[in-house]
Amino acid sequence: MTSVMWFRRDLRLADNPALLEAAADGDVLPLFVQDPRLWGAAGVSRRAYLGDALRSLDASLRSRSGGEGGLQVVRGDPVRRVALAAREVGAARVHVAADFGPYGASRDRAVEQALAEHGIELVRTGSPYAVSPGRVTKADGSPYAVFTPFHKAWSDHGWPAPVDPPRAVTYVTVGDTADVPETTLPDGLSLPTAGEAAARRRWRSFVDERLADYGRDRDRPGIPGTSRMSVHLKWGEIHPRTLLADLSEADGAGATTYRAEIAWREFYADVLHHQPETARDYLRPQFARMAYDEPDELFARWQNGTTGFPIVDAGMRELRATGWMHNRVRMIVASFLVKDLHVEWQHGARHFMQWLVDGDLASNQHGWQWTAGSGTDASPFFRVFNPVTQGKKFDPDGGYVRRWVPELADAVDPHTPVDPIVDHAEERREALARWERIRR
DNA sequence: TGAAATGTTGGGGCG
DNA sequence: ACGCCCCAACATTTC
Repeated sequence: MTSVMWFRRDLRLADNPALLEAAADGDVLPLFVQDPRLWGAAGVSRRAYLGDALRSLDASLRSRSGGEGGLQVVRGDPVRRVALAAREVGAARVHVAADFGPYGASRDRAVEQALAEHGIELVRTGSPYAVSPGRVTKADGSPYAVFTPFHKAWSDHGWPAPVDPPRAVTYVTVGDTADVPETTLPDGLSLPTAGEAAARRRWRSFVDERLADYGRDRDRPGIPGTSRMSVHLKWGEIHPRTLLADLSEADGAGATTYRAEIAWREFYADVLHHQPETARDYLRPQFARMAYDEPDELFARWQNGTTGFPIVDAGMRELRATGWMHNRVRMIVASFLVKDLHVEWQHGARHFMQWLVDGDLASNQHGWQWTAGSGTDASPFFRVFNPVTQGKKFDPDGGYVRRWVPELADAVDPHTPVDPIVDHAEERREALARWERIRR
């Protein structure tokens, strides 16, 4: 019996329980549906990265099938396309890793229904998380709203060990397999290497070379102190379980800090699962009553990295050039948009999702809500980052700013603003005044 | 996973 | 020697 493995954001063969389930049924049709609803919202970087990741998966599958049986890529509404593919190979089961995002979850319910009309079952095995959203709850069954107790309960809950890739599977395709779409990158844009093997190599070198100092270096955008796993986690080229298994063999503060970062990712997925509307709406509704400014030319200056605040401009330019931005700098530019320009977080979140190759809805939206003060367990609104102080503190030699803002390459003090679009001290007072009006 | 304002302390200059 | 002031350094409070 042939079954379908429908890949979505789990583009790997190793440590993939859903794929093992599919392989247990017999031959496997590996399927990817290019969904216009998701594809259309993605910026050029995300589309290009996803294309690379799919080609890499296709190559892995082919190398295990003597050059045949690569990834079957189809375009269109998954509700129609998945059922069509399953019927073509006479599958009784379609295997997936569960999707807990607002769109993905409802899409899967619709696909499940469409499949059921043909007597085909949608089988969900595993998820992109060590502990699936909804599984960690307080004693009374309600979800956690504060990170620290969630973190503890999540650790206590535990997770299974990684599983091996399936052996001796025959991968099949049917009909015409569309090519994975090629996306031409504009000049000056360079993306990380995609694929399962690249993800594992990168992780290995992080553990060997950087993990011990992670606690110290993770906040320094000028040095390669972070793991850069976000994009691989986003597309499932590596599973957090794999990372956690390696971390449990490492000790020291670096491993503990890194594990907590994985827990933040799972916490935000849990929060979004329980409150899907928070992908758009303020989690604390009183923040919707605060006075904001409409995005205008200052917003455009933020987007293209010409605010005159060096660390802000460096971050925004890094984002456009690489599809990624250092986490410390994400917080700084987010604080600047919300508290210096008084623009609602949703505008910033949308810009991030368009450009980030690692753009994950739960982490992105709730990271923004954290900065905006409106999220669960969020930063208090009165914590206003001073972009100059932050720059000096976390990029003390100016290396990061010099790299991404070349006109400052030879500046004596590269963190001194040049033609700043706002007066930070003034806008800080303004932000606090607006917040004062919605308090309590 | 802040920053600025305000408060406190203690060393040292100086009459 | 003493009191006074200044102010850096640190601590606490406030937003």
